[in-house]
Amino acid sequence: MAARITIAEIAARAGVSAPTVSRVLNQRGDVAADTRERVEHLLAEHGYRRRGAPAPRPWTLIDLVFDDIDSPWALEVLRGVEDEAHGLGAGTVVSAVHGRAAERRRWLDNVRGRESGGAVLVTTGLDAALRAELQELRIPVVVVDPAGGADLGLPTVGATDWAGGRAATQHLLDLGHTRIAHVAGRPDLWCSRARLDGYRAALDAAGVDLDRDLVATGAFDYRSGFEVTSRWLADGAAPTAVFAASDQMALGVYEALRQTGRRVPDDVSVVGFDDLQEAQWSSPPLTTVRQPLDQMGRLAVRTLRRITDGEDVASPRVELATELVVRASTAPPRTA
Amino acid sequence: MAARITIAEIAARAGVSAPTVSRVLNQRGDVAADTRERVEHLLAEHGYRRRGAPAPRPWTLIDLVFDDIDSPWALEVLRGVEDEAHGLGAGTVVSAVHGRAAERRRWLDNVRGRESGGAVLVTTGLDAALRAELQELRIPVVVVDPAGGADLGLPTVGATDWAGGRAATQHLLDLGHTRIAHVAGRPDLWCSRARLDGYRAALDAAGVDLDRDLVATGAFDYRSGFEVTSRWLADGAAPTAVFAASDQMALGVYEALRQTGRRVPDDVSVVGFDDLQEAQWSSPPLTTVRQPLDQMGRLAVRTLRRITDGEDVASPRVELATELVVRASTAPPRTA
DNA sequence: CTGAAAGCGCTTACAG
DNA sequence: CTGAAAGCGCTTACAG
Repeated sequence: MAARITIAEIAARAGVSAPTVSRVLNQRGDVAADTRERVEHLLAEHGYRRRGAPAPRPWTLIDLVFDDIDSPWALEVLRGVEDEAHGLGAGTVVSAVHGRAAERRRWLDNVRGRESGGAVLVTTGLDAALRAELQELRIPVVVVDPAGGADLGLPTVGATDWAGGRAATQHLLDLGHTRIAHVAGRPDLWCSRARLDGYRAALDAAGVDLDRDLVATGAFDYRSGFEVTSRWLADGAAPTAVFAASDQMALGVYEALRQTGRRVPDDVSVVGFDDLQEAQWSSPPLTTVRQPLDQMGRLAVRTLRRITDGEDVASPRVELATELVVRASTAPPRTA
Repeated sequence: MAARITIAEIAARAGVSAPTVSRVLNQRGDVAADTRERVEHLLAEHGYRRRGAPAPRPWTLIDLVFDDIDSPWALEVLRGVEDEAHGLGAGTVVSAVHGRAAERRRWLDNVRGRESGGAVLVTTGLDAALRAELQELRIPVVVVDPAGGADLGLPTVGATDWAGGRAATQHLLDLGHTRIAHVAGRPDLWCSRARLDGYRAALDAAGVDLDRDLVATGAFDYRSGFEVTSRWLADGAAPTAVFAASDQMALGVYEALRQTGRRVPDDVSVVGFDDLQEAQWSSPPLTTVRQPLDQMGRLAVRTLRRITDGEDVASPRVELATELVVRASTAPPRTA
């Protein structure tokens, strides 16, 4: 291995004495700003490390960052990330930044105080500022199912949302439904748009006209699924099937139907999206589009590892396949 | 602060020269076994640190260890732990050891390669061997809702399981039920026994005879709730209410009732235990006994912190209060 | 704000 | 397997 660079060598390059470099290293105040900057730059450039300090063991830890840990969604990603990292001998540091700048800063401060082999971001609040700060920390970053929008040039892992939306809708069409409602997800996320477009594409291909009254926007959560469906029922929109863009919204749909005395799937069929564990545990078990969240987490970790190893990460965005999982919440419409 | 102990001082105490101590420190082979042992002991005793190495920042990280991350249960604990630790400036390293010795060893190896401010264990596989290894690492340990059994002398955080079991049963009695079944939890965990005893105590106090056919043992998971209930219904046991020792089992109860055409709560009332988020999202929303899992996680972190700060941890076991949360899955029995 | 000199802590190369 | 001596890397105390 290359001999470690010493303070004396840095001093020579910077045209100062060794004590001056030492002062910069030890954060003493009595150094001219421009001298300090020059020295710090050289220190960073040559990867200076104090003599006693052992070279930091790489990949002792990786970071997994969520906006919030309150969704079962997060659990599935965590399980994949933890297991893959564990297999590589790394621990997984989990953080929730709640989309707040102060929390984000606190996380960054924490990372600075230790080593991190890389960060898997599962956050919709990814902007250029955060990107710059991460770059400064020099740790690899991979994004799981991001808001998209601005292409930040980071490797991302997603799922085939459009194909999933199409498959869910096609399943309902195949059962004989034509009045198929859609509860879309948060409009600021690309994945919502892709699922909606898949829904439309399936209807188009089947020659079924889109009824705009049967498309409403939710926020991916239980409450919005409940509210949107309650409104439809109150307005007499009467869909025979509902495709919700998340399992949690689908469970809200269930409850709205139950409260009005309707049965799933006898009166209305319901399809979700995600295949959280909740989908198996609902009554009836939910037909849904499986998004391999754990696999997405695993792939994100492997990608971090490949970046660390200096391999080329071929594609900036990888989409893992979604898959329709048919359970007991879908059936032919009553009138068929 | 006390001046750092030097190699020279250790050497003097050990009756050897400084170079010998240096050799021990750098893992060189050419040191007599007894000399090495004597020196290593002194090194550890005086907390020797190399000159360059900055004193490790305490509380940069804490550890949270599960058997498995697959339960929503884990998510609630994680949320509390992460938030409390984050507030104290610490990151949370999450590990799943799957009850396997090899995974446990891997985790311990990982901890050895970094600093840890302490470990919160949410594991049923806590034995004397693990206890000894943790002691060697010299990090504080707190256990959340442990299997109990052997008292390992570690601070633990639990919930008032007995009171919770009693409250759930009393609620059903108050509604007029007398044929109240109980799906108990894993018999190897004390919390299961406590909930069962609470159930019995409530029946006793109300003068209702316990029907042994209406008590069955589950494994806390969805499947066992489903199976136990299906068996009851097939056997004609016909309870008018079921108290399940976990929310996940309660959801299994729901499904068994649905598959036999019974409605909750019209035909059978159901009460769970935990108050996972799933309890709010089920149809109908589940009446359950809230166990403040997030608060238990928070308290565990604060306890670690107090141990670190040298404060006395007064009680070896703290139980946080459970609370009955009445939703829509309970109603008076039909015949009442 | 900076450097020459002294000195501390640790390691290395050599000798036995 | 161990130590006396030399020397390296870094910091400290002083001077300007």
